[in-house]
Amino acid sequence: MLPLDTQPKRTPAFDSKRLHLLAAAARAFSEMGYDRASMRRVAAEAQLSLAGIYHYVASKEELLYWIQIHTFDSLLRGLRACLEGVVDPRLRFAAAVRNHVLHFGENMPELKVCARELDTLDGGAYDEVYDRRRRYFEAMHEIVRGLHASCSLSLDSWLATASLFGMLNWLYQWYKPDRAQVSLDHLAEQQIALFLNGYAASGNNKRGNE
Amino acid sequence: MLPLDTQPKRTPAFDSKRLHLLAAAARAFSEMGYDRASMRRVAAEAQLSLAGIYHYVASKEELLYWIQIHTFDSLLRGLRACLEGVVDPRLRFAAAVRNHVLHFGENMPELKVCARELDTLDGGAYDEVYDRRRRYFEAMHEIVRGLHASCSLSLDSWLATASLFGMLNWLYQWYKPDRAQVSLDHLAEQQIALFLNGYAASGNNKRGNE
DNA sequence: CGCTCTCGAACGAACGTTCGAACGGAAGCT
DNA sequence: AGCTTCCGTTCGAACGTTCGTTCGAGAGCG
Repeated sequence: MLPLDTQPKRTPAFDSKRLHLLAAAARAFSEMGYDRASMRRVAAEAQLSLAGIYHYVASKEELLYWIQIHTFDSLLRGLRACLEGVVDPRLRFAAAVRNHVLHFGENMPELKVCARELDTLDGGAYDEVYDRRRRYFEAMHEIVRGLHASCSLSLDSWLATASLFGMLNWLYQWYKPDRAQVSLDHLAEQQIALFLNGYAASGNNKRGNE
Repeated sequence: MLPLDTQPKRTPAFDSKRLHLLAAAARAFSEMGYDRASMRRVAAEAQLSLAGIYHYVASKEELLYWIQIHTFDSLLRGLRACLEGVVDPRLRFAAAVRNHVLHFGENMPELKVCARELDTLDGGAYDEVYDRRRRYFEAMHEIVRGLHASCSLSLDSWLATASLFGMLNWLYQWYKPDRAQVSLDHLAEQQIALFLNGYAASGNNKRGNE
C-alpha cells in the first residue's frame, strides 16, 4: 500500500542522508525486528528527531521497502559482476556463493532484515520486492542447474536451490561477527564444498572450488 | 520475565482447553508473526473472548514460551525414539532428518513460530527454551559427527550442522502444504541425499539412505 | 522573501492487560 | 428436595501505554 514515489531524488546531500537513514533503520530492524523497532528507535539510531524521518521517507513501510530493494539489487549486481567471463559450472557456483556470503558480511543488518521480513510488506511494494527476489533466485537456480548437466542424478534442482538458500540465509541466525571462529571466506568455501560434494563424501574427491 | 508457574495443571479439561489455546496461538503467530498477531486475533482463533485467554495463560509471552517448549520437547522425544536401535551412521542421520521434516509437516505453525521467533523471548524464559534448543542441536551435531569418522575431510562438523539446520528450517519460508509439488517424504529423502553426497556428486555414488 | 531541513507537541488508533460482574453446575446444609 | 454457597469459567468494558503519523513553527541560508 505504498505510493512508491519515484521522484525522491533532489540533491546529492539529500540522497546521502537518506541512505544514512536507511542504514540506521536496517540496524534497528535487524536488532529487534521490524515490528518491535519503533520509529522513535530508528530516529535515535539515525540521530534524527522522530518527525525528521518523514522528511526523507513517507512511512515505516517505505523504510523496509527501500532496504529490501537496495539489498536485492546489490546482490544481483554483485552476482552478475562476479560471474563475468566464468564458464566452468563449479567455478560459477563457487563465485555465486562467495558473492552471497561476502555480501552478508558487508551488509549484515540489511541481509538479516531481508531474510526475516520477506512477507512483511504487501500490495505493490511486496510485488516489486518479490520480483527482484525471484530474479535472484532464478539466477542462482540456473547456476545450480548448470552443475550437473553431465550427471544423471534424481536430485531436483529447484529443491536443491531452495536448500542452498536455506544454508546461506540461516547464517543470520547464528553468525556473530565479533565472536566468530572462522572467517567468512573460509565459511563460504566450506559451504561450497558441502553443497557440491556433500558431507559424507570420501576424501579422494576432486575439488570443485578454488 | 515470566514467573513460569509450574502449578498450572488443574483438571484434564483445563489442560485440554489450554492446549487448544496454544494451538490457536501458534496458528495466529505463524500467520502474521508474533508481534503483529494481537491477543484479540488469538482470541478469535481460539474462539474465546479476549479476557478469557488470561484464564489459561498469564501473558502473551507465556503463549510463545509454551509453544516453543512443547515443540522442542516433541522434537527431541521424536528424535530419541527414531534413533533407537539404529547404529549405522548414515541411517541414523537419515532418521534424524526424516523426524525433523515430518515433524514440520504435522506441526507446521509451531515449527514456523519456533524458527522465526527464536530471539523474541528474554530472561529466564529465553534460557529455558535455549537449553532445549541447544540439546536438540547437540544431538544433531553428534549424529553429523558420526558420519565421517572414517573420512579425513576438512569440513567442520559444527558448520555443517548449522547449514543442515538452515536447509531444514528454511522450509517454512517456501513450503506450502496445499500447492506442494512433492511429498514431505520425498523432500526429506532429497535433503538427506543432498547433505550426504552433495549436488554435483557423480551418479555412481553409494546411497546412504533407505 | 522563499526554500530546505528540523523538531516539539500532539493526535487517533491499537496494543496488552485488568476488573468486576455474570453464568452454571457441584457440594453442603437443613 | 429445596435452598444456599462456592468455585471454575467466561466476558464486556475499560485502563494506561505505546505506536505511526501529522501539524505548525522555527532555524539556517541564498
